[in-house]
Amino acid sequence: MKDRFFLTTAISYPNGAPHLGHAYELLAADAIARFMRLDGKDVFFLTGTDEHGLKMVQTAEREGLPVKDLADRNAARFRAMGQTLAATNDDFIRTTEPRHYDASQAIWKRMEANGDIYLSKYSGWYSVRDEAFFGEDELTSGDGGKKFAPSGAPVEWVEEESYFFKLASYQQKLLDWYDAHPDFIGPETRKNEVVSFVKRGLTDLSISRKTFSWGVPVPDAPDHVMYVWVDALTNYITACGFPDESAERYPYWPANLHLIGKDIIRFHTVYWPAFLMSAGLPVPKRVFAHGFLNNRGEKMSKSTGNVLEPIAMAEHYGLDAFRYFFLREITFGADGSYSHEAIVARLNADLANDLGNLAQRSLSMVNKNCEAKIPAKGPLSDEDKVLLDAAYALRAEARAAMNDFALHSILNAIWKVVGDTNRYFAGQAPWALRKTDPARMETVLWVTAEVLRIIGILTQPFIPLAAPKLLDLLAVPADSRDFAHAEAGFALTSGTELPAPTALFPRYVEAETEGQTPGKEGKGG
RNA sequence: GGCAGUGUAGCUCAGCUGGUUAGAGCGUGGCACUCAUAAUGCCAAGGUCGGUGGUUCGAGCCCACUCACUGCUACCA
Repeated sequence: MKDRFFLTTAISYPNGAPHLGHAYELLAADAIARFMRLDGKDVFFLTGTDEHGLKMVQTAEREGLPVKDLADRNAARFRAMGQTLAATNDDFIRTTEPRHYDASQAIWKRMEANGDIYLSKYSGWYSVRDEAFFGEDELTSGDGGKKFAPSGAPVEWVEEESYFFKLASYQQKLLDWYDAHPDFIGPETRKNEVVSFVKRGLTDLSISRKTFSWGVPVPDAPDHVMYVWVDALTNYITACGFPDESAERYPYWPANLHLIGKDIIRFHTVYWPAFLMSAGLPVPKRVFAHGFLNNRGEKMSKSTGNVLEPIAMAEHYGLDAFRYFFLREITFGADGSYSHEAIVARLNADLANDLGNLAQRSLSMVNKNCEAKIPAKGPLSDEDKVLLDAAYALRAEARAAMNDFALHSILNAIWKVVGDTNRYFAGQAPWALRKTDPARMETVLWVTAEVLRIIGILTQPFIPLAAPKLLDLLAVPADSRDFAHAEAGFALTSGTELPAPTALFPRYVEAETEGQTPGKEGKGG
């Protein structure tokens, strides 16, 4: 029986088109999902869209279409982005689906049955024009003590009937949970923030609204809709079939990983576990928050025009390069910055020059000098053994790094070996051995090819187009590409016929025309 | 203001419980090679490890103070 591994992205809010931040989270999750599958896990990878709430209603009005039509249109865009990025999610959930209404109402009833939901009044400064509440610090004061929203609209103090969740009573339970599960929140810096936040004390949470109706109705109180987070967070168990405990995917819960942006850490590490505890459901194993991306050190925003269209970028640089860059260049969990120059540098240096050219230079020698077959493996020298050992050690290094979701460290370690292999190849100089010691040449080429096999296997989660292509060039059978095969026992067999080598990654050559590259000119989103 | 974190070569970052001349990649300069995608290899230049003062036989790594930047500081996702 395989170990199960259930991971999720946050569900995206589709009141606009997907942007690079959405893409980044999805492809990081995808790399983890692929990694786990290759490492023998039974993976369930979930993503989707969070379609309720006031902002969807407002955007729909602005665009003059029914809100469900807006949701349908934009959810389709998010789905399409996933396909362009080669995301291997097993399900795509939308919070407007009937199954999700069932699950949301079921968890609500359980929290209510547990005595954690009560009716009271939510009060605050409300702007009729904006249809939204504002905090005291967001307001500006005008003549005669009148207060105004950031939009300039006047606000009034209103009290609204609302259901509340007894979050305050979960303070100690949450602190105990964090204490007993030190890996629950990552990275470490986020954990510190959450713990200190909870320690300061929690107050009960308003979890329903009557001011709009675009949401999941509260059971037995249809004039209330669930406020966005109760509904949104529940998507993770909806996808497991909740409340049907006999559902096929029910055993995947609790999730092994919620991958989210750092901005929504509180909802996932405070509210969500409290809801689940209240409903008598298991709490997820880990929540990991990634950082934000900056374009040349500037925050991405529509107003500065540097919001990039991820599909256009993937098509421009190539999917593998796009994925590789963001997973390799940015310390996973921290904020990162990117630029056209940085992407091109990575693409050319790491992919085309280091790995692509290594495959090309070695396999073309095999093709010309070894009858296009895996060369004969002779006695191994110390240099051969050192290099092979470094390659075989990568699997364990990758697993260790994955334990902290240090995707960048995995790629760093793999490319260290790519560099070692180029140095080995230059040092052994098989083109010289061809004349002086052909048998030794074959051994050098065999060692190089075997290292490439390991690299091909381990890079599959990150560069899902080129890695299989590399394994094809080495004639590695489709059923021999799991991490289980990344060891000496499955080494290349001399004499196996190989196809003619072809390039893995094209070099990026700067276009003649200026301003046509997505990293240089922002395409407003 | 309070709490937390960061500050190491032009750029992005590693630096184990403090221990001999502080490392890598990219970029730059030179050389070599020719199997290869004008790719690769070798060598070199370049850092008062934010600052000041301590502890220690010895500190990038510990302590105090200080400067700069970042995050969090509840119902906004």
